[in-house]
Amino acid sequence: MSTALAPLPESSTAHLVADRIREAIWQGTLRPGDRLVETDLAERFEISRGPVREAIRLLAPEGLIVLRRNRGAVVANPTFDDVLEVYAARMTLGELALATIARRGVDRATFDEVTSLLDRLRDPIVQADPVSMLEADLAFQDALMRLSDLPRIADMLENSGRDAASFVRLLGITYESTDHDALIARHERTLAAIAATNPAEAVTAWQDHIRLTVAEFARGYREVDDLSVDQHPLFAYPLSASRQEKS
Amino acid sequence: MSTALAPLPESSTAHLVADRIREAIWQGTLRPGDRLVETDLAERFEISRGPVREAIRLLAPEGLIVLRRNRGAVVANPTFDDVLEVYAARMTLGELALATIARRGVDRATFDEVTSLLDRLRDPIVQADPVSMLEADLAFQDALMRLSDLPRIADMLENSGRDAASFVRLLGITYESTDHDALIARHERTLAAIAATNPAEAVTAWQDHIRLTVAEFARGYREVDDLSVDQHPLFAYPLSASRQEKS
DNA sequence: CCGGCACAGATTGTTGACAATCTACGATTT
DNA sequence: AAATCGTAGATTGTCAACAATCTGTGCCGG
Repeated sequence: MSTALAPLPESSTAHLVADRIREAIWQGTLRPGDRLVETDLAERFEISRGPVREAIRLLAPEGLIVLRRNRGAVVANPTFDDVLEVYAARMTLGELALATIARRGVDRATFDEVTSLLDRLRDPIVQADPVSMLEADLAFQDALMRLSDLPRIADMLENSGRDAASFVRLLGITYESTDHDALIARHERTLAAIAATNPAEAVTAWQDHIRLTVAEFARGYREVDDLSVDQHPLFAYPLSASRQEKS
Repeated sequence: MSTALAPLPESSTAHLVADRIREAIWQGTLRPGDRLVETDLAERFEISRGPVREAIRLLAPEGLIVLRRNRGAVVANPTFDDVLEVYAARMTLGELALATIARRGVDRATFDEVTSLLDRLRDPIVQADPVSMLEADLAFQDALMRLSDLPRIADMLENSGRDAASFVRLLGITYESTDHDALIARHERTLAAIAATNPAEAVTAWQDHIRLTVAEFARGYREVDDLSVDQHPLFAYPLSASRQEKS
């Protein structure tokens, strides 16, 4: 299996620490505005400040934490507008990636491999835990976008995905109400479009997915009541759908 | 003036070092494949390894250098495809930003401030030095995109801009042949569209700018002879131009 | 002659101590 | 009483030494 072999793990101490911190934020242990004191974290993880410092610098460009010169880092306090912005970027970049994938086509083995990642989303045990569900969903979408052979854009999408997930958690949006079956169905629609090498459909499916996701969050977010995603400037029709023409 | 007051400089030692390294790459002092040894750099800058290490980690996500676990960092060895990918991302994200700007409109003072940044591009002394020209051009485009009030997307654009500039230099593309007047004219066209709050025109102007830029690079890059940018999948018409409708 | 193994040098990863900076609180001045 | 100043504590920024890892070279057995 190409997944089992060769993808050497990216596990430096700093990365491990960064993952832990991200996890803490997703789980609600760390809340917006909380200070990240290098000394404290170093003590807690029983390592020195160096790797902790590196982990913080690793998290900063993700927008998860804010750091100010000589004053340390605090957990970001995002607004719903930040979520919208991240998803807008995610939508556009995803269109580019998916149009490229669908245009070029994917060999069967690789395609099946990505498809199989959806199984985790169907696992009741995974579905029971919002954080696991989030991770499985992101893992699938990352693998999907990697098919584009556009590594930098895939990286940006991966970052934006983590960003989005973190922001949603930080805003206290209740993700539990999500209809898992509908989510999977949307992903399957995108996959079908790719299998049919139909860029237009792939892009449309993706746009719908993003818009539905954002709309769902808007419903789950108490402080936004009058947001109609379809009319929001960043997501308004007609979108960049025309990119896939001339295939 | 809002530019003179309050924008406290982001000058940590690590950032200064990162700038120096970037500059060295732009000037050709550091070439693709060259190793970045922490000890050497620390000696040269007469500081300890800590800040140097941090600078390298700062440069890595820009794609400027590649770092492998326990094996240090080397200057990236990009291909022309990398340039295309970066510009494709830059084009899409720029469309989003510019459509937003043109849709909302910009107050006169801020607009003039950004416009005035074009003056540096007209300075013969700046035009004489490719690196200065590059920096002035990036400074203008960054300021322009910041008008969108989409800080994350502006950040991505800033990074992609530096990326693009670095890659172009690393590929040894001769930037000297650039028609400075034409470049300025393209920027002025975008500005005019914004002033007229015409999103469609702003997006189109931007697309044309990117495509012309890429085409220019393709001409300056010996090893690519049969590239016609207009037909390249990542830049093919029709593009996401439709985004700005329903203004 | 070829593949595996072990060693030495070089380089990165980590650590704890020291220096510089910031925040908060209270004293001083007007 | 309000504002300014100054000090103490906490925290980040920097450093040099140590530990772990990697690369390459030469030896050995086959």
